[in-house]
Amino acid sequence: MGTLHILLVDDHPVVRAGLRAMLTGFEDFSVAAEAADGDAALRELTRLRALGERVDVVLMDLQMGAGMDGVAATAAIGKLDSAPPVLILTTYDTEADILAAVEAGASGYMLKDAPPEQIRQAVLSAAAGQTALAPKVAALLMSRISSPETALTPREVQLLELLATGLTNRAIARRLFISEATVKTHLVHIFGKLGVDNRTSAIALATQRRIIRAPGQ
Amino acid sequence: MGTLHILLVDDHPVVRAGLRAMLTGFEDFSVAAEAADGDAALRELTRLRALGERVDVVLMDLQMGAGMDGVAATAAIGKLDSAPPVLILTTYDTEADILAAVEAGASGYMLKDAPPEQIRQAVLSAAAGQTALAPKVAALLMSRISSPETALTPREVQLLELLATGLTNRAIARRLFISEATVKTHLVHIFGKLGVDNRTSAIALATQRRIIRAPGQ
DNA sequence: CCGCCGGTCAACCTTTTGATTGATCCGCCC
DNA sequence: GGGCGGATCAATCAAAAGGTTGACCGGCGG
Repeated sequence: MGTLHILLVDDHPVVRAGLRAMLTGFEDFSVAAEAADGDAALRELTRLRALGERVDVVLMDLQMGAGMDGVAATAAIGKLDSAPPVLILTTYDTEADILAAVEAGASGYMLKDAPPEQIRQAVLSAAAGQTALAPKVAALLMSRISSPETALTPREVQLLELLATGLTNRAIARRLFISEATVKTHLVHIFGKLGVDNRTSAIALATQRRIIRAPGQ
Repeated sequence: MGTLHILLVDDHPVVRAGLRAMLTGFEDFSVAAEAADGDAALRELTRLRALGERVDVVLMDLQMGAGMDGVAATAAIGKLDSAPPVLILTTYDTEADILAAVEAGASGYMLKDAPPEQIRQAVLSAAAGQTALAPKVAALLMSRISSPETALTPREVQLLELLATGLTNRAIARRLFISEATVKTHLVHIFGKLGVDNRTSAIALATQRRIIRAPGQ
């Protein structure tokens, strides 16, 4: 099927160089362009299209120091006509990260410590329109669907994330454009599912179970 | 002074590839070997020495998925006879990471998002026996020593640790055999020093600054 | 088409947390 | 030996968080 044209999006020059070296080492892989954040990624994508050049897969980091982050960029790319598949390649494997990426329309989720061959396979899968998940990620998703009664909804995970940053109920409400009453309702549900009865315990447990990242990480 | 021989230590193949590509792109830089964790780094170092090959600088990540971490490896390398300088190259710029690295004998601390030229200069400085700090890191250290009045007492740190496990004031009081009133007093002091006004923010900030371990870790 | 679930909101009440003030005790350093 | 800071405790008030009940809406699947 010819050469695969890849767009790299990562804020670390070192990581971009590494990915470029790794990918161009594979046959039929070619790095069409690179971007350091989500905004730049969109610009590159439209620029390449204007030139009539193909982009078969976008390889995207989630954490960006500045500018649009990976989730937002993934969602934005998905809105384009005949959008290329976006394969997430990141360091963290928490539920919150994974759920956000999947909701944004990512077609795969790989971890940076994966062996090169696994990454190569994931890129090929994504280009073929299939889903590619790191084994760890797949396991996590499986455990979620096998015990749905205790699984937190995406909204609840989102609440939990804001909770862990130290926001009050009122602040969370304002951030999400909902009422404080709704925040409390969500928290009661979260506490019930986690088996705790206050916010700090919820944060501790959620961090332990890798539902959310450690505060400030 | 001839070619600089560098030992790369990072658990991510992608990052190692990137660094190798970047470094070998510079004149007089050569990657002598690579290692995925601290144990492997020590093995590589002794192996190269047995072969009579030089290692002028060790480029070390702090976070390792498994095996000996960067701080331990740095300390271990420092114990060798005529040990090469260890330059830390990592993602995080938190107090505790930096202090731990410096205490372990690191001769520099750079961040992965630094431009290649800055990394090159840091490697050269380290090889010349000088200290190289990323601007961000230098700024953080300066701000810390200029404001010692915000330092937490050991007792306060202990409170903070229990706080992060999700205990209520009453539970903390029982755990420490003190009254709830005393717990409240401590918390007021902690909040004041950290510049926050509730326990979840205190946990988030303290975790961020690596004053305490992440909840449940 | 109806039921269920996720998300939203409100009222009400109890408990916990946070802020303030003021006090005692002890060890340490000048 | 007087001062200072850390740790301890108490009383009180205000604010935030937590628990309960009940309600409405929209989408999705049987």
